[in-house]
Amino acid sequence: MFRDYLKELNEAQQAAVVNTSGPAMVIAGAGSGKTRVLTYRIAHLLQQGVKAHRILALTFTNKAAGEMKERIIRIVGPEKARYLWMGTFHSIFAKFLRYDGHHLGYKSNFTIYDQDNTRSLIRTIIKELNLNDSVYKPSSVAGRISYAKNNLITARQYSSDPQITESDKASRIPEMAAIYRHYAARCFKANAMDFDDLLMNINILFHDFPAVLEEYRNRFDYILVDEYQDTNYAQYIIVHKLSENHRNLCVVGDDAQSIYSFRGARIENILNFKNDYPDYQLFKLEQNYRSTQTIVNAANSVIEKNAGQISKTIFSKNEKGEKIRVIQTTIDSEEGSLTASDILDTRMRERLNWSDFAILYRTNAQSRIFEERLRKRNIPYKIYGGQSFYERKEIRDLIAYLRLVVNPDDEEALRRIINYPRRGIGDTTIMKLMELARSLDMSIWSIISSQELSAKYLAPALRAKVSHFTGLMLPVMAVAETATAYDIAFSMAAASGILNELKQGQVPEEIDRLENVQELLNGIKEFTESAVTNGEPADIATWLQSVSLLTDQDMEKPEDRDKVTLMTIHSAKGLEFKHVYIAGLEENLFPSAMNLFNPRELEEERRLFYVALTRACRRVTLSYALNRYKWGTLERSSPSRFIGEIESEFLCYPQTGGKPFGQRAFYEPGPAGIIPDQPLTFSPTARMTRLRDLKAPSTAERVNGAGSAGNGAAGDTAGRSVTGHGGGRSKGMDGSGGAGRCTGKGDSSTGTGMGSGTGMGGGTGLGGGAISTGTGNGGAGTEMGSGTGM
DNA sequence: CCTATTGTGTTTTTT
DNA sequence: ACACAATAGG
Ligand SMILES: Nc1ncnc2c1ncn2[C@@H]1O[C@H](COP(=O)(O)OP(=O)(O)OP(=O)(O)O)[C@@H](O)[C@H]1O
Repeated sequence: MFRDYLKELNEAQQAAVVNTSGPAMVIAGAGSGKTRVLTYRIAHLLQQGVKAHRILALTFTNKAAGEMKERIIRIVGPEKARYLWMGTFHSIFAKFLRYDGHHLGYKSNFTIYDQDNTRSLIRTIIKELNLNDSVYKPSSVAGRISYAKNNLITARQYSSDPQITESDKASRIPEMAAIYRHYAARCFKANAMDFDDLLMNINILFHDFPAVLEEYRNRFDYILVDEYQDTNYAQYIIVHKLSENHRNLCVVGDDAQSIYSFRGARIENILNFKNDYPDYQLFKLEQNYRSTQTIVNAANSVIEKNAGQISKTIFSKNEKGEKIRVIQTTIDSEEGSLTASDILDTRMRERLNWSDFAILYRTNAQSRIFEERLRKRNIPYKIYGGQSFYERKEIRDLIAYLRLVVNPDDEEALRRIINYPRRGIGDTTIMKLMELARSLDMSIWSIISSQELSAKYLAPALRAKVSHFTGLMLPVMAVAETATAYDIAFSMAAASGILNELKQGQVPEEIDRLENVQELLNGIKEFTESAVTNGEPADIATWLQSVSLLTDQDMEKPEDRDKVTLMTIHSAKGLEFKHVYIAGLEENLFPSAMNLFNPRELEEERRLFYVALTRACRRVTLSYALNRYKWGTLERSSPSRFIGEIESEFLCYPQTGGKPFGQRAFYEPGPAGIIPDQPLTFSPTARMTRLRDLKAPSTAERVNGAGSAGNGAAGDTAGRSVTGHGGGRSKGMDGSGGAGRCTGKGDSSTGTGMGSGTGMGGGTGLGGGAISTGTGNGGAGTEMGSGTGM
């Protein structure tokens, strides 16, 4: 039973794990085991006899929390770990607010508005205030409100702060404060909180109700925060208030990986720690166990370009490994094809799992091409981000019904489904109802569900339609608290007419929708059953709560385990993969055009690149396309400056035989700048260029093989992806080995490589040729590539 | 009130 | 390219 878990840590890590009392900060580069330290520290606390429910650990995703908990269980066993408080800030504090939100006037059944709800509410408010929505763009208004909330500025404070109102005036958005006030009031009346409210309201609660704060303070003896560099001001205050008595606060982070400033994250939270806790212990971890030396050193050479870093050493004792490959393609679809075939080849050659591969990109929009190309080759993949299951129309519709059942004042939900399926209650009517509700200071539901009020205010025809609607809702609402989630969901799906409506569907996509709804119902059924067996609450409100705070990664299905991962770099934070492809390394895409002109934002893009590079254990492949479809039109692009920021000794250019692409290789603005996507699509037989044929020169001198702690066990990473739940996240922290073995088969040898060169270098720059010939056979591109380079 | 059409913005990143 | 919102016409 007893496991000497301390042996699985290096000295610096051990120190950070065993010195559990007082304020502590672990600040260290990527892959140095920060998350591992946090995990073991919690295990250690439990082993020392601290009760699980006295420990609060805040992570970035719920999935990360789940994995951490599993690893803790493997060390200390399930009993001791059972009642740990672990989760995201949002999910933990939403739970607190269910209990104590009433102090602020919220009912415990409050709804959590997601981004869509928020945006649509803001849109209606803008309309109601007769403002021009091209001046007050809903998305930027939402951004501004969110920013305010993250900095604990309430609507009232916002309105009365001269500095803010002046600056809004100067930016020609003087009504911003009014929108914020209306928005806040409407959310409150709807008994709803948006994501940012969850944090801000906790702060208000703690500020205005000292007794409540005291209660929560006394509830935990140890507080731990992962990914501290990406916490915002609101989160910072919460954490500090909660730990004020015992001061057992441990935060873990890396300033070089702070990539969420757009949602309020503040690196200052790290920098200020020493001022807040002058007596704090600082732990630095310097050995990277994840990646090859090449990758670690390359990443270091990039991040050095940022000014004002906390200085850190980070080295790897793993093998030197392959160089980072730079791949140039003519067009985005070719980038997809090359990546797909390279994954295929590499997987065979190194006998890996699909889950050992990840394709990372800057924007979700880039995923499409990869999807297409991977599908064409029958490579299983999973996509995170973008539209998730819960964001599909039919799913949102049913969920809106359920939300209304739980919280009849949820105006956004009501508005969505009062006329779906069609009940003859059109937009104008809904508008009128909203106005009426506003003038009576009541929710729409409370009007239409009251005999008296609807008799008084509604025309008879409308009354009939509306009472049909209330008639189907009321019976379900009546049992909302007693019936199980599944019973509610199923009867709602039936009573609402959604099932019937979808059953009418003939087109394949309509049939898909029905299947999706059924899948949702199945999901709710599973939730219900497992809750019942575990003696946990199985009601619909609980289900809704958990579902509204899910992140993409939280809802991975078991069958997704062994698949190639496609995700944005942002969502890849904290994960690791043996092979990482970073795509779309083009100016204006990565770094994003929006962040080019501001040095601070450019530095954040660079950090993002650093995060991307350091996700890889064995090998990184960078790629870019000289032409890319953007909003339907083909646009030229040039390679990202970030490629050049990697120390050149770590790069290789397999397509040219080793030399960087010369200027000439880039696309010259030829006459007919259009190259049809056709060739790649229609000539699968054409010999595609394969990166395989272009292998990197071997740098694998096999430096003292297995990294130090080798611990044998290597298995971890590999093993996990097969059995573990982790899906994409093959981060291995459990057993020993861990990534230790990112060794790549030394023999990269074969290097057939490179060869052939012609490709780029030589020719008239591929661009030209391929493109102008275009039509005929876009083959040109391919063809030319074929034997030779490119 | 519903449907078909036009028009618009969307793509930076997410709890 | 595409989805979705605003508009017009039935
Ligand atoms: N002492 C160790 N011995 C063996 N493997 C280790 C050790 N410490 C960490 N690792 C492994 O190194 C990898 C990175 O660890 P971890 O994810 O904890 O690092 P991190 O600092 O949180 O990384 P990031 O900042 O990139 O999220 C994991 O695969 C982990 O299992």
